[in-house]
Amino acid sequence: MKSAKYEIIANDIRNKIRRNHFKKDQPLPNQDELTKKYNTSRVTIQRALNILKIEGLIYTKIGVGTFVQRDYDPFYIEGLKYGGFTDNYSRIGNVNSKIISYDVRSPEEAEKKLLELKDNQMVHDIVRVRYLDGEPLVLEYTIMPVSIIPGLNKEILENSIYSYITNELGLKLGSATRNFTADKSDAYDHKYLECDIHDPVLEVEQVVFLDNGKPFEYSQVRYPYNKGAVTVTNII
Amino acid sequence: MKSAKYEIIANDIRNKIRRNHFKKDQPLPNQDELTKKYNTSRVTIQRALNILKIEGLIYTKIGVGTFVQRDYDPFYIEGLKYGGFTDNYSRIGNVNSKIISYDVRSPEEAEKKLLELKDNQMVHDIVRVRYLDGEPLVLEYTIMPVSIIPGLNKEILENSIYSYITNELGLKLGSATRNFTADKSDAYDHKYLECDIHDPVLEVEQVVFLDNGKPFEYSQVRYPYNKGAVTVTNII
DNA sequence: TAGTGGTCTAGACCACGGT
DNA sequence: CCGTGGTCTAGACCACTAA
Repeated sequence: MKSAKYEIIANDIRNKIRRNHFKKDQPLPNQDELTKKYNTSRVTIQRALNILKIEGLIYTKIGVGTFVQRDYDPFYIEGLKYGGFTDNYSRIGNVNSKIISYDVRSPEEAEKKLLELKDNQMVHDIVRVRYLDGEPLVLEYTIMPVSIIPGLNKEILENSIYSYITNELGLKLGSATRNFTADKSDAYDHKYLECDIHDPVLEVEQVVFLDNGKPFEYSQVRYPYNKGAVTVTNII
Repeated sequence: MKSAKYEIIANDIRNKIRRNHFKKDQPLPNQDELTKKYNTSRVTIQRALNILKIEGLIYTKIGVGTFVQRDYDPFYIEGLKYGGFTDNYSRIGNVNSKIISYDVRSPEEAEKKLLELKDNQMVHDIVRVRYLDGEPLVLEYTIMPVSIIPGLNKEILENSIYSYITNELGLKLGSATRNFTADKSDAYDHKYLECDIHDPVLEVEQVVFLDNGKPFEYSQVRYPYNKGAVTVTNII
């Protein structure tokens, strides 16, 4: 899998920031130096820097230079990335999952609309608890069209559906729309997230798209209020 | 205030999608046609389209074309934008604010760190309820350094601090880091958000930066669970 | 005035999808 | 094969900051 030059450069600089080769509020080499160093053109350097800017890792000042916005923090999820639970949390601790239920069924009307399904199209219905270092962190209700994601099995569900999708099926992820709300906890939350009766939960309801614009996941992800939190970076 | 050509083009196409000139899953004109239409170069067109892609408004397929991802929805907040409460909600309904308290004080240690303040620097301490069509929608606790945002007054607080910052002070917004959690409601929530005793609230804790990398706002924004929701689009 | 990042261009070549 | 979007280049000019 060959990456674009601007991606390689962005990854390289991001890693240097992570390893503190470049530190907070210190300047990066200027664009001309980077152009020479990476043996490329200035536009390509700017494209790489723009990714890091969107991720909230650097900022630029016209007439002055390019600076590191924040030191590395493993809990900080850069900018626009969303790679699923495993990808997000595996750098923080040990990640594993328990399947509460798994089924293939017909979608409800609302689900048909959200996932843009035609009649006769079935969906996977997956309920999982996901653990970080042995502690329950999220309860996930996931719906995926069988036509887009075939061949799911127990092993995949206990690990990462996302790595199956990208590595085995060769699909590419696109955008994700995520809606955040607070909710009262229900019986499943009490049981699987081990939370108390009046504890609230954070619910993230999301529709995730492939890069061809097709929605392939509708899920509700519930975090207990005293543990879960989702951080997002926005840029104007 | 002269905008870049790629911004003008992105705005134009975004407005056309909003007005349904381009509809869901219909192709946009191809890049060569857009290049001619806007009398520009292909790279500039691609830059404009990339903005809309990040906003989750379009998707592209190599070898096929560029397509509209979703029809216009006033509740959908495009991609990376964060322009504060007024900007986000004024297109949905009537927006106004009530000041619960306003003070200038010394920052606490945690606040000094988050806002990168030196000794002797004071902060505005603002508590407001913000209404959408007369209904309380959010309770906001906001801290801003007096040195960066001077000259606040009652009228500004009752309207939009953000428009004061961008229009009057001439500052430019940069990235924002937002952390979402669920919380139990407290006495202020009960009083000002008119929520019940065991109702949860959605809390968004955020640090907002200027485009020069300086943080200028630390705020906690609380939404009642049955009304508030924040939608964000991520892209991989 | 010198040095920085921001924008823009014309043109080249590549990767992919459908015919 | 053709038409689509994706990447990349070299070079130009502009806008802004600091000395």
